[in-house]
Amino acid sequence: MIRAAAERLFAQHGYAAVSMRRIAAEVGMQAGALYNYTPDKQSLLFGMMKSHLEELLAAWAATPRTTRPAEALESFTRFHISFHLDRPDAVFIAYMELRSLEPQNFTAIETLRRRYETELETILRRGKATGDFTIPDTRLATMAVIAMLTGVTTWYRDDGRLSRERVERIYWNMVRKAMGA
Amino acid sequence: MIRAAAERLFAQHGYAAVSMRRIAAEVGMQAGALYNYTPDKQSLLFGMMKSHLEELLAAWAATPRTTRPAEALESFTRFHISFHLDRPDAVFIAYMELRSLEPQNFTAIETLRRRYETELETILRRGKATGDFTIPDTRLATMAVIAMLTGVTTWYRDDGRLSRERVERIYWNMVRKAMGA
DNA sequence: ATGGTAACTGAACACACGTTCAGTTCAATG
DNA sequence: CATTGAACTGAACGTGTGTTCAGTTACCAT
Repeated sequence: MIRAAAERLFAQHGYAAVSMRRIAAEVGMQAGALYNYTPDKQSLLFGMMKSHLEELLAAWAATPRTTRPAEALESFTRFHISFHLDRPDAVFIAYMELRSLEPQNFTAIETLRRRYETELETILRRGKATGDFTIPDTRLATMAVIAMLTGVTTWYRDDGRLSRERVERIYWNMVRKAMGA
Repeated sequence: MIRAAAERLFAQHGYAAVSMRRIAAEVGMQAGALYNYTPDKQSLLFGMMKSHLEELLAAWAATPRTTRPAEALESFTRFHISFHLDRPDAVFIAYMELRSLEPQNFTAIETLRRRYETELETILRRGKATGDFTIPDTRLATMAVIAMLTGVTTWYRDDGRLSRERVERIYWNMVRKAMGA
């Protein structure tokens, strides 16, 4: 409840621009009452980012594995778009508020984010090894695909011109071609 | 001088998290003296974002036109990467601090940003018309390419593993393939 | 030397910040 | 009905915020 309200506000105005009083007002309390739920403001941010990334990793881990590289990449592409479109606020915060994290919290989040990137990187490396993908630099391809896919959250609207399925399909085609598969 | 300092600080900590006193300290003044150079904090942000986008549009306008769609796209790809890598702070701010802009300032910046996107969209539309590109949805392809290219700024380091030329070449190849050219 | 002016200081303004805490409320338990 | 305890209020804490402005400084043209 509180976390959900904070997430909405952080995504909209940014962590630094949202006061504890504003969050409290959003859930109909006084600011002091929030401290029954969180030790401080920073923990509120860290908690939501950590949960988001852990859910991301768990959801991907629960996605069926496939052997063929192209299938794995399609699976990842569709998973990434779908998961991120369901959580636009959390995604926004996870990518934008890294600099609002205190050093040790930042490190923890970076580790999780890196772990997720490695999932894609592994798929690409295998596909490169089997000759399914034509990519001169695996790490660079990883970053390119993630940036491209995450970008969907900046413009996609549920009531927009294109359905999710159509967006997923078109992006998968672009990713596939870009990786030379 | 002041704008440069503010740009650095905004990029690093975010607009809301940087105080006028902090900016003043960075340039060796008291906070009050800043108001000889800017009417207020918001103008400082708006000014740097506007300048950045105007320079972006001007620089692209000054780039030689080419007739063949694939050449135009290569030109845009390399231009975008090169221009953005030269101004990592300005890029970061232009993409991250949109929400810190007051409504009318936001509108002005969005207009400029949209104008730049249209440059790419035009290239893609022409290439699609001539059959040089195979893209089911032009607008979506535009967003995908911009997201992918801008993503470079999040990981590229001048002293890193890959030279700019190599990064540009690899990205151009991915973009080309993704557009079916 | 003198007057003018642009740059800057340092203090102040009203307000907002994150956080703490003594006290109040109120539903559940005995 | 009395007691407990969690949830919450409302005020306060020290500090920081953007912005203003009467003064001081330092330099430049006369």
